[in-house]
Amino acid sequence: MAVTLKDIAKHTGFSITTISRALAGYSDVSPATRQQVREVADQLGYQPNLVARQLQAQRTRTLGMVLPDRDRTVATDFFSELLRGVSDAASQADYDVLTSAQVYGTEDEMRAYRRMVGGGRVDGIILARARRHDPRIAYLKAAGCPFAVSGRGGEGEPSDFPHIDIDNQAGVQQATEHLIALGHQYIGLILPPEEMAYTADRHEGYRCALAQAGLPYRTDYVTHGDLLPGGGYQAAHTLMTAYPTITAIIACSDLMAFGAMQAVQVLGKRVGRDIAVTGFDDIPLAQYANPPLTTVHQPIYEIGQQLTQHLIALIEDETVEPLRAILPAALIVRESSQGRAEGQGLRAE
Amino acid sequence: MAVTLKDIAKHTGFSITTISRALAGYSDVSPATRQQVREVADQLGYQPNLVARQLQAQRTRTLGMVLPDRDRTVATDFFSELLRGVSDAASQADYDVLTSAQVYGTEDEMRAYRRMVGGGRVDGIILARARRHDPRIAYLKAAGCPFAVSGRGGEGEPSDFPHIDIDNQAGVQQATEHLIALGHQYIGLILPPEEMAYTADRHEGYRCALAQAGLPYRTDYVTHGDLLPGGGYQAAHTLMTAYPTITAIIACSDLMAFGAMQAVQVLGKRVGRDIAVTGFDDIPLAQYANPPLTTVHQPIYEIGQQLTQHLIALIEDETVEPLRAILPAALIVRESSQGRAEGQGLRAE
DNA sequence: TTGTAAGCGTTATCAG
DNA sequence: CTGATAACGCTTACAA
Repeated sequence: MAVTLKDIAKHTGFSITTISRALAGYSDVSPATRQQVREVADQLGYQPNLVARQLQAQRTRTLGMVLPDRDRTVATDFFSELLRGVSDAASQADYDVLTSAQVYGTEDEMRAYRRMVGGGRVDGIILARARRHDPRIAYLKAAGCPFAVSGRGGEGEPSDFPHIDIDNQAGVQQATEHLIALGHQYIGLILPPEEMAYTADRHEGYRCALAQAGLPYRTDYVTHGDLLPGGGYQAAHTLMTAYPTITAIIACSDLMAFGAMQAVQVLGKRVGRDIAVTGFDDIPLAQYANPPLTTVHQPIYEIGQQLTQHLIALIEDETVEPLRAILPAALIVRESSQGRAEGQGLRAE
Repeated sequence: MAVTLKDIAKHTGFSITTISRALAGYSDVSPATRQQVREVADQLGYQPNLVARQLQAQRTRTLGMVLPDRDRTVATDFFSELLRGVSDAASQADYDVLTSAQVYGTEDEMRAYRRMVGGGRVDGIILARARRHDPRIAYLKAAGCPFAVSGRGGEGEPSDFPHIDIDNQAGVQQATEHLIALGHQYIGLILPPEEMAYTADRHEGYRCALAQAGLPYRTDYVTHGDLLPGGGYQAAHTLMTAYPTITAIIACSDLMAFGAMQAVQVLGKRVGRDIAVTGFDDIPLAQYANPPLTTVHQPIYEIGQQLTQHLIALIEDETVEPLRAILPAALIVRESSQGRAEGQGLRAE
């Protein structure tokens, strides 16, 4: 069906070998031949068969990325931003990206990786959102497959692999300090699920800020959400009804913050004026929230790009210096945290 | 490096062929042999080389999907929902999904397709968001590559290819009728860019609803946006400052609706009470907007799934009945359109 | 029941 | 400068 080297060979009378070299621009083909071969190739609409090339080169020029699974859809928006970065950087280096859905459960998740890596379909993997004791990382190391991770290992684990993360602790700490500076003393915290690698760091940032301000740390004010709006809604609702003194809520993803803001409204309070809400990620929609969301910025697209560039360098040349980047966190202050409440939960100024 | 059939052959003493057949579960291998081969394969950690299989089978079990390009990031959220649907359905059928960034400009866009299809990397393509006179569709037809499209051809063009779309005209018509029923007479419309295939239909839905209600149609109230929040903001802002009589705005994507709502607020009005706003798509965040967004629902995830299932059927068996699905549109009424204004722009009731 | 041989489309090695 | 030949890892007639 498709035009192959053999077809061009037939049309020109040259051997397949010569065709291959002429097209590759090798110097040891006569200009006349090269010229002719190119013309015929164009005319026939020749397109090299990439699969055959992959087999022969034992390299695929393809990067793998496993999509987060359906139910636990981890921050869709975060993910698609990351994918954009990865995809753009990959295509600039002439690489393709193979995505694979991870179907429910850890067993299947690993199967997706085994298929990609063990099946020789990819030269490297971009791993989104490291978890604690991440089995995927263990596998990739054991398999000797190059990979790069957004996020680092959990507390106490060695992060001895290429990764980019932002300073999670500093991020939440800044958010907390910001709220404290505005006079808030009773601040709820909605953490990501336990198993995420960065959860402990964010928790710590919250604790530090409170301690430094001389405010008490209460476990009751801390809960977990599934990173999605629904989880944020529930967590915030629970928190606020159980502890009416709370005047501020820190949600550890923008999506949860959206849910939290809705909970605030449903409970008859106003975001910003009565209850301050902050998020994490700074997804594109954050600034279009109502009120616009105060949040910790993550350069997601750029992280995807850089991870990819590094990964490709790693694949093509073993000797690159290790990537261990912890980007500074930047709090973007918008209106969801502004406008002081005058309730009993606030400090006098 | 990786374990191949040859390795198992060496370890067991059988020929490569026998190994291959034993592993494939062919009936013409003795149970004992099969048993032994399987054991050794397991023990060695054999994983079939998928690339080699692809080459030999002349099939890749891979579907291609080109991501919308960077600047004109068409409704990120729509896209990632679709990708989820495609990806899940694909992996259930043991297919992979190859994504490719379309770098700037139409030339490069086509290059991405040529690479995937011509290079033999995929067996079929999922096309997101058909455009008018879509060059991609023309190419795929010419190349004889199976494909399935979300959205159909433009007005007057034949939609003689597998596609799923929703009833765009009915969708906007319902939204318009809803607003009219609430008493609105001066309704702004923010359309998608001209080149989108469905733009004309949505425009028509708006016109029909007005006509049926005996309301005048004014071109001035109609404008275009880039489908992103920023575009919605600008369009709404322009519309409202130029025509203060406007009391309702229909945005043709939820993302634009988010922007439009912000414009309303910036102009000192309240969404729902002063100015009604409706969107299109019903992305997951729509219900978490403030106020929750009235919008036309699209089952994006399911569309992705169905397109994929159909495409795979098409690839594996040429004889499937053509897919020409136009799903009914469903308006989801939430608060962004509720709460009647008492301004001069409204009908008495 | 098992093995030999050919082929998928490409590139690399090595003669001529 | 050009052309056989082999190889990448797998499947599948066809023989034995």
